[in-house]
Amino acid sequence: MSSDRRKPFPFDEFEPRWQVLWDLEKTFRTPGPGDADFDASKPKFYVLDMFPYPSGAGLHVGHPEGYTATDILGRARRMQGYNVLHPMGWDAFGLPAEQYAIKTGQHPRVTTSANVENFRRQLKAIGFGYDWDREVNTTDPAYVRWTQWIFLQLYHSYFCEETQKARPVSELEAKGWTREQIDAVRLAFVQEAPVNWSPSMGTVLANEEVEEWRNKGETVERRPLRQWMLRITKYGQRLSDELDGLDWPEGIKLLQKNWIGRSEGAEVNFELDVHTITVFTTRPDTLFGATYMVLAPEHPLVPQITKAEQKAAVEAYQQACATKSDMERGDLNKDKTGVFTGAYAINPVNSERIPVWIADYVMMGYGTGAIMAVPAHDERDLEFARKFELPIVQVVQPAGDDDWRGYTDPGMSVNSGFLNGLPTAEAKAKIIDWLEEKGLGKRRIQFKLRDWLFSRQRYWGEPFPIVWENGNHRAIPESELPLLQPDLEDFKPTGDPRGPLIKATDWIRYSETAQRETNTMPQWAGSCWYYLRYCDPKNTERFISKEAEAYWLGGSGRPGAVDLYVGGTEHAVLHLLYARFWHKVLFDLGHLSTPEPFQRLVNQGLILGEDGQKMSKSLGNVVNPDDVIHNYGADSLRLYEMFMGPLEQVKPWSMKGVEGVSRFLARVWRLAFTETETGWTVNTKILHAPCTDKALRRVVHETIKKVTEDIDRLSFNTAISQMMICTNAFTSAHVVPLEEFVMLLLCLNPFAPHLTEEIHARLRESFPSMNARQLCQQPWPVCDASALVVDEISIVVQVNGKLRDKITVPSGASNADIEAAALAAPKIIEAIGAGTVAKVIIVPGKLVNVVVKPNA
RNA sequence: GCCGGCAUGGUGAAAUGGUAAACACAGCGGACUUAAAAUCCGCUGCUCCGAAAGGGGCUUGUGGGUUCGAGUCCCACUGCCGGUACCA
Repeated sequence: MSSDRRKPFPFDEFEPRWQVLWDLEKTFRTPGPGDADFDASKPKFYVLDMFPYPSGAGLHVGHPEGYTATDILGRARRMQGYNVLHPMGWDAFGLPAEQYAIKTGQHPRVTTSANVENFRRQLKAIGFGYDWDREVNTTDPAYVRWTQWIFLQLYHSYFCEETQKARPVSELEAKGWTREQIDAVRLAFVQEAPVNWSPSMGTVLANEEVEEWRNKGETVERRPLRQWMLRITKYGQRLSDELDGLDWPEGIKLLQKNWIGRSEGAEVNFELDVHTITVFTTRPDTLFGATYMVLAPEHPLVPQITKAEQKAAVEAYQQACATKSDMERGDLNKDKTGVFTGAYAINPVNSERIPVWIADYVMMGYGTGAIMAVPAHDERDLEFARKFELPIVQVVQPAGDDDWRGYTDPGMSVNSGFLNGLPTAEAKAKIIDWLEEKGLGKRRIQFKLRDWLFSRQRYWGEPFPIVWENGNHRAIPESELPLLQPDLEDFKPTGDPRGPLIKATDWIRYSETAQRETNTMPQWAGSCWYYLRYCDPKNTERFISKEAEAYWLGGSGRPGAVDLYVGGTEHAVLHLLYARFWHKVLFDLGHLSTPEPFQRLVNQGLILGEDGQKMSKSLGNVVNPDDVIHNYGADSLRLYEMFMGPLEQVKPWSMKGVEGVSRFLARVWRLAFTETETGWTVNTKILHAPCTDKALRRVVHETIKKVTEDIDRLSFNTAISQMMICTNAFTSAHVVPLEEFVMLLLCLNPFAPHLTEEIHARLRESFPSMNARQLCQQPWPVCDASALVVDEISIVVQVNGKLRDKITVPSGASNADIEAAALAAPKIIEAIGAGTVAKVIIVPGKLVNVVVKPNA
């Protein structure tokens, strides 16, 4: 807070000046296909940040972490001759804005645009090299238009099982399919389904969102409602398989794979009276051990199969489950509950009568909502069977001497008729063949992934471009897009599950007989495709032009379109899965030329408070970037964020650390200038003459080499330490040769753009022959390998792996010479002592290890 | 429970299987200053021997293994962080 602290260099004066210049001159504007100044011969580099949700709280220090990393890489690539696409925008729809609007009574459009202003101001104050001409805002009508257009692509498509691709439903129309048949296969479809309804917010939530809002104190319950769904489950296989070609952290890939949850198994039919219960199992080989069955309490067959004596108990149990929230169901994990329906089914392999129960440990939403219970080889079934005293029959012999009760790993089939003696994998294959042959079941792949609940009962979101007439839905024509929300005064939730838009009676009325859909899309809709729009943000004819798509997204020849995407882990499944899904649909329909959106993904690590705790208002450990900029400058903020540690690591903030990098920047400044009464004048150490200091020249070129490599690896902390070493070398040198100093400035420019540009511009007043362009517009410096050459090298000598001495040899010395020199060193002779030299290992340029055997 | 990730000085950290602790922070000493701040220079893993100059030993969560050589690779364990949770 010591704002009166004397500034070690005048960042407060020059940083805003450069920011204004970059803004006015559009220094970081990126021409694209169709622009007059576009150079198609340059390679493209698309480096993307996860665009922020512009909350009222403004930027926190977590935002600039990833943003600085991408900015450094983007600036370096630009200097290295790439066309760099590095844009920024706003994920501005969504529940928090609307909740805030309801609380304060202000229209979300007003609060959102104020928040966007503030975020943009903060980002510009950090000096990011974004192309602000490409800024997108998901709430912008010109953007909403194309979000709705993409929704219509989904609406007008189905998933062709044969080709495993999305195809237009018009193909089905041509084949004479009925409206009902087509509506049943659309990728965007309507379903009456039990959903997560929040009475406190008056909206439905996606499964994935429930936890988040519950933690914020909202209530959520299950309730059947008519909803728009997106058929993401059809893409389960591809979403899972095609992760393999991407350069993502393995952990994130695994997280997505587990979320998609592909498992192989079989459907098996169990007959009872006139009904058939179909179950899904991943262990059909244990079918002989199925001693009872369990249906989910909500299973539609329950009322039909329940016997009169059990009716009361079953209905009471169903009632109890329905009112239980998911959370309560989870809390009761340890204790299994359930009731017998009175019905018995026939086990198809051995014709045994087995009881049918209902229990809430079986979920309606997964598989068929019914299971065959094999208590001997499933922990849950075992627990249930023990509690209700149901029979337990061993059908798998464990590999070792483990107890067979509760043994779930592969083993050998026993007590299983024709499967006896087969290992689990073979038994699975054989029983499935047998079931398929007899028509009793079939092979099946099941996903944990559910279809995506896509409608919200909210005001602040994209309306669906859909109207209803005589109970049927249909798309409005593309020419009517964008369809904006009506300007409601009162957008509070009504408690009516159709949402607040029902209050706009004029807006709802589409024609005499047709009404608009009153649901809106979730926040994900806009964020699913924003990275596409950046490529061609002003296009009024298409969501992205063919040319821009081909250049920015298709040019790399790899499956992923964006070269690097940096953001937090919190989006590991939801956003990243949804965006991949939309991308694949648009790819299938021929609108995109890559099957995946993001080739390389990097997750920046969380920044903790100074106390090592997660930053939070209540702990009072939140660091505001505005304060850091005010006290130390934007370059110090940028540099510290990168110097803290590896990008992907969780790490605590330290103001002392900020001071440290600020001191470093001040040292760079003072290399160039000395303070006098009249201000800063050029340091007399700076000389416009060839560098005669070989050691200094070597450090400079080592720095170019290391910084170049480290930027490629996103290892910014080590790049900075090398630049510190270089600066320290300049500080202790008697002469600072201008050319070499500018090389350091070029390396440092992507990290500390204001400081380096200011030094460069001021030096040019004294040395007019210097390159007149801004550093960020000059080519990246090249390491001169000859400058790295040394005359002598120091070699470590070990005896039996222990460091005993160091020798100095000419850099071109042969292994034989090195060995001779090592063995001649007095300390080595002493260490060898009376032993015999068995072997000498030489690592060229580095080390000698003498292996000595003691004499017996 | 299951699945991931991490573990190195007082602190943030560095180290293609090859000198562990680079670069910083903090600390200590010195120069400059009337003084302080700022700046500059030096020291700074632990430990033992020595008055000193020097020298020895130990050290990357724990225990084993592979290797001439392991912070790095393999096995087992412990602790912390993140994800997930009756997914049949």
